[in-house]
Amino acid sequence: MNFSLSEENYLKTIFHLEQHFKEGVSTNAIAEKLETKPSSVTDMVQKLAEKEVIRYVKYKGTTLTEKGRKVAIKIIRKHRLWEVFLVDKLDFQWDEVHEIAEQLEHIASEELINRLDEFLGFPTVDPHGDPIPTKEGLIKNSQKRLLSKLSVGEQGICVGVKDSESEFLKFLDKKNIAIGSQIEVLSKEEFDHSLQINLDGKLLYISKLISDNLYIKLDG
Amino acid sequence: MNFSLSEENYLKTIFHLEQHFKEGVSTNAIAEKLETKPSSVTDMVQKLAEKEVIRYVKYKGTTLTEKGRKVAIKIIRKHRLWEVFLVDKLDFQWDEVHEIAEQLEHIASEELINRLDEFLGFPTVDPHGDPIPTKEGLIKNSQKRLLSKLSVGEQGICVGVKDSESEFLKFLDKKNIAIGSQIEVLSKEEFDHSLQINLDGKLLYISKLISDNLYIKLDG
DNA sequence: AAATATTTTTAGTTTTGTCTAAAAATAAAA
DNA sequence: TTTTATTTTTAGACAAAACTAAAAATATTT
Ligand SMILES: [Mn+2]
Ligand SMILES: [Mn+2]
Ligand SMILES: [Mn+2]
Ligand SMILES: [Mn+2]
Repeated sequence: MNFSLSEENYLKTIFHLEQHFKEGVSTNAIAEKLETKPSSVTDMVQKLAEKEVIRYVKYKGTTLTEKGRKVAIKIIRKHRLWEVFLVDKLDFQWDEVHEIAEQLEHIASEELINRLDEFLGFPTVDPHGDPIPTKEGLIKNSQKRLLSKLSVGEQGICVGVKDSESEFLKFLDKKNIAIGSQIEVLSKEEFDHSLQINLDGKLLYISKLISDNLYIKLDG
Repeated sequence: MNFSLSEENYLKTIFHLEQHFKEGVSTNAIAEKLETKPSSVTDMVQKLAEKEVIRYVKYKGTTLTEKGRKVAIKIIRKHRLWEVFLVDKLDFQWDEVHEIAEQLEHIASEELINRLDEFLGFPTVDPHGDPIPTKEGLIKNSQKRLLSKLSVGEQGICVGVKDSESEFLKFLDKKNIAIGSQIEVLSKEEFDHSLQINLDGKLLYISKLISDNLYIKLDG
């Protein structure tokens, strides 16, 4: 079965949102992620339910079927492999690749993506630390964790931010925190959950607001 | 100005067809190349004329404006660079890449294509011997010529076929003519325009039907 | 529980790109 | 130069994917 660019974007979005919804994914949540109107989402989910890639119950939200899950994972695999290509081979920065990968993920060719995978040396994670699904559709649990979730003594490298607001990124620049920075948790303050960390050999204090927005990929 | 996937395919097709039309490109010719109906072509060329990328005179055919030519050349540049990538980096065969490049040519990012160009070592021709337009939009004259147009004594390597019908390709296999074969014209028969050639060191006779369908890239 | 607010769906349009059928223009043949 | 054939355009329809406005269902307050 074939899917349009639009259908693929819906399936991928529903897959991502399912991780944050206990029951079905809400119509409004999909609309917001795709920057479209809820009424458009209703139309589309009805069509996708017809195609049996999602289960849709009026007013109750949607969930992917096994078939839909497989389609979504294939798109995510393509997205992340292309991101690796852009960063590793074409020297793009981690924050420049998303928009382009958003287009490349829709190129249809099994052969292409498997050869790309091989060309890249079968990478297991993308430039943001997210796991790359295998050809068979298996996804390893993400290696990256929020800095705020690390225990004292754990260390790793900074691989991304949760919400990449411009203000926040400027703050990171000022503090010399960048993608690739080595970070070790030295101690935690119980009262306000602030952290004392070792950043590339230098001592630094970090508030909870910050540690809640920084992703760390653990060493090893 | 932005162009849809469909508009881009029309512009590229008109560019290619202009090389074979003295006046404007006919509606039917476009329809045949794009495997669509003439009425659909009329609709589209009227829209493209509005956008001032083509000149269109009712019943007289269409020609690209300078603006349209630039857009077409950019798409062709992308198409051919991606073909080089597929063959040189991902080890595809020359005859397997067209369909995939047909999709990749529509990925929108100047930065991407210029970095890809650099990554590939600024190639000047694609796997079929066709010239790759520069970033500035310049196209070198194609190095490849039909075998039938070569003079006695000229030599080069086989880089492609004009019409890749399965029957013809099978014939080439039987005669050991392949992409990469070294070919030298030894003599021409005036009567039926058949050729005596040196194919990778072996003597071979070739009819006009064959020499009219084989592209040779001259040495040097 | 009733009133109010929010979410979701329906109904009716719009745009893009395609199609079929029929009419009009142009080209070729008689 | 008529007649016939071919090419091209118009008119009207359709499917995909979006939208607005309004109705219906669900959730939250009072
Ligand atoms: Mn996308
Ligand atoms: Mn990513
Ligand atoms: Mn194309
Ligand atoms: Mn080519």
